[in-house]
Parts: sequence; structure tokens; C-alpha cells
Amino acid sequence: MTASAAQTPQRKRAVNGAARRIDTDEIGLDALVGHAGYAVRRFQIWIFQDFIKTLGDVDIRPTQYSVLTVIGANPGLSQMAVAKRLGIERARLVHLLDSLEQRKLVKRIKSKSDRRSHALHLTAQGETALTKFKRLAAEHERHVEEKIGKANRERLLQILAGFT
Amino acid sequence: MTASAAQTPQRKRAVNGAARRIDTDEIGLDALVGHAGYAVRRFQIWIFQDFIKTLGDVDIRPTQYSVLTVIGANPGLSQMAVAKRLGIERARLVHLLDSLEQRKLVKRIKSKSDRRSHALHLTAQGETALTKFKRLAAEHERHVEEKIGKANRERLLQILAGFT
DNA sequence: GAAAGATTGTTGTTGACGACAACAATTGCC
DNA sequence: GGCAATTGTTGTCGTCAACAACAATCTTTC
Repeated sequence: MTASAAQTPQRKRAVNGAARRIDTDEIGLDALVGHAGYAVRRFQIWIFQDFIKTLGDVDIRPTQYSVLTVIGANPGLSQMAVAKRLGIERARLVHLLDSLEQRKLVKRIKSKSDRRSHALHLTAQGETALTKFKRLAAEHERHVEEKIGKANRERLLQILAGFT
Repeated sequence: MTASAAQTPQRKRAVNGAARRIDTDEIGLDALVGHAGYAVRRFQIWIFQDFIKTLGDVDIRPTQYSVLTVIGANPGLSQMAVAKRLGIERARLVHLLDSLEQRKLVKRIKSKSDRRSHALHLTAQGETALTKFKRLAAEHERHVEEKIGKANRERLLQILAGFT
């Protein structure tokens, strides 16, 4: 008796190379169903896809949105501060800001108090754009509500509040 | 008045390049706190990091674990079936299986009923290894419990059950 | 005040991953 | 028999996390 047979009732026997035709929904996930990480991962992929699609016209991805939002709410932050707050590598933020600055949504202003760092600001154009992005993001959020239910979404936010 | 100022009380004024020294926890996330996607993303990153660390000794990553688990519970599946069930690109599964087959955990057996496809099986070594992986994964799951609470983890699994 | 150490932004590399496109071999359909 | 669909494979592209190294600039220490 193999170890896995002991804890996993194998529903199919195919010791030869049979490869029965099988519906997707009759494939068991076994231990996976008890793992939060698996469900969370699948959900996160769904969310990002919907976000990207909903904000497709304005070509803004989740990470870009988070950067713009934080800068908008805290003008003058350094790149280091933004990176730390959002859990982004500062190396990665460089490229993100390059892109956003090219699109005239953000500007890096040389800090006078610390000449190593940049103070980050939205441009005027960036501020009006962000308002639109927020509107679209709210629409995306409604899609999430429709998907898992209003109450469940609230509970989810509450459960995961510690990770923000 | 700018549009964003209307809905976002800006706590700091730094129109010059000041770049005040600021604690991470006094940086506001603004609209981000209301977005499920942000919390879910941060949580998912935390989970994966813990999973990778907890299964670091055996060098198994979440995706590899999911593939092994599904094959273990459904021996004889084709690559297409596994890919579809787990939401993995079949192109990506090729590399995953190459790696797992090199490590003698999985074997591809040519199907006789459909000579295009492979029937996937765990090796004997793969089965005993998977038992160990499951033990470690369960340990990881306990870390999740400690992080968000036993009841919250249960509720989370329930809320996201539709995505598995 | 000079030397040593830390921080900030930048560049580059690596590897995991999702998405797509193209292809040969094979199967299923009409 | 011929044509469309499927399966595994190879390849490319872009996103992302994780590091490492570097120059410029603070900060600390002696």
C-alpha cells in the first residue's frame, strides 16, 4: 500500500497509459481544497484580470493604480517611502515611475532637503486622470461584489485588513 | 479645485520638493483600503512566501505542489486535463512536468487510446515524497491560521470556494 | 572635520508566471 | 478521404519578486 493511497482515495485506476476522457469537474483537487493559498491565488488572478479589463481603455494596471493612489493621497513622498508602503521593490518602482512620468501623470521633483531623493507628485493631468481611474476601479469593485456577494466582500476586506 | 482634492483629503502639502521624513504607517492608502484586490494581492504574496519557506527544504513551490496533488489524486490524467483543472497554460505545464520528471517524481506514459496525449502518474518515489509535501503544506496552513485566525481562515475558504 | 557606514535612486540579472502564437502529430467529424 | 479540432511542444513577450552592485548623497563616529 502506497502512502498516498492511505490518505487519498484514488477514484480512478489507470496504471497503464489509458488516459480516460474526463470532465474537468470530476477531477478531484484532494488536499488543495483545504489550502487557503490555492483559493486565494485563483481569486487574485480573477480579480486582476477583471481589473485590467475594466481599466483597459485607460491602460492602467493594478500596480500602477496603487502607486498613483498613494502619491495622490500623500504628495511629496520619496520613492523609498512609496515602495515600502506598497511592498514594492524600489528597483521595480523605478520602471513604474518611468512609465507614469512618460505619460505625464507623475513628476519627480528633486528634493532640496535630501538631494538623493525625489519628491513624487501627480501632475494636474495626473490628478484628473486618477479621478477617472478611481471611478473605473469602483466599477471593478462592483464586479467583485457580483462575483462573491456584497456581504462576503465586506467580510473578506475585514479578514484581510491586517495586510493592507 | 482639483478633482482629486474633492474626494481625497490630502494630509500633506509639499508642492515644493520637500520630501518630509515620514513613518510608513502614517502614509494613507486612500481608495486602496476599499479594494478587495489590493488586500487579496498582499495576502497572496504573504501566503506564497510562507509556503515557499515552509517547503524550502524539499524545494517545492506552490504550483508544483498543486500539480503533484492533482496527479496523485487522479492518476492517468492527460496534461491538458491537469492544465485545465488548475487553470495553468498547457505550455507552462510542459516545463513544470519536465522539472518534476527530472526529479523522478512524475512520469509521462504514452497513452495507447490517444497517441497524442500522455497519461500522468506519480512514481513510487513521487508518492512517498508527496506525503511529506502534504505534511509540510499542512504546517504552512497552520501558519495561515495563526496569521488570520482559525475562524477567519474557515470563512475565507468558504467565501472563495467557488474559485477552486 | 574627515573617515566609515548607511540610505536613495538606478541598472542589471535571474527565475516564476500568465498570455499568445505557431507547429507537428494525431484524432474526430462530415 | 479530407478538413477541422485537439495535444504536446517550442518560442516570444510582458509582468513581477528577489538580488546584487553601483554612484551620489546623507549620517554617524571618532
